[in-house]
Amino acid sequence: MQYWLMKSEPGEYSIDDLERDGTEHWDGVRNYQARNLMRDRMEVGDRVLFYHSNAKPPGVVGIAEIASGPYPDHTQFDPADKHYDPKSDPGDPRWIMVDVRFIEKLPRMVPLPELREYEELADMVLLNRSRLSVQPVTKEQFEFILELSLEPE
DNA sequence: GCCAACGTTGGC
DNA sequence: GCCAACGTTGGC
Repeated sequence: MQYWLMKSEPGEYSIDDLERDGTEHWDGVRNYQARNLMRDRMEVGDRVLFYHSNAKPPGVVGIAEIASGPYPDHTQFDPADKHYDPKSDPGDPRWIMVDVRFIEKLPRMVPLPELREYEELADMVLLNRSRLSVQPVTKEQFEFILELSLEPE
């Protein structure tokens, strides 16, 4: 089993939306590095830290799991969609997505400034100037954050 | 709203 | 292949 962190702006798609939907496709990824991780490395059953970006405050809010292999992201072919990519060839789609299934909301949201306080998390991609919207985390980092969410701040 | 960091594009 | 210009992300 592998572990990931996936970012979403709560105004676009929040952990509450995922809780309501149960399973949803993770469309709109338009970064090659993030795409390659989803396409080449993710496996069904992998665990995901659901992160709210551009939030007040930003932070980890829940747990999800990968629920499908990669398949073409239909929004790349929709001119009305904000993630439309006119350069993508329908015969050889450039962008893919996976399905993500809700597991739980954390007992307590763990905000970004708190994550920065712990040496155990210092190597997280999130904390090192990365803008990757899909990024790997270690088992240790994943479990550490779960434990933080069990404690009052 | 600002802006630093970083990714992408495209001319050469 | 270099790199300037431009666009996006996302914290603050």
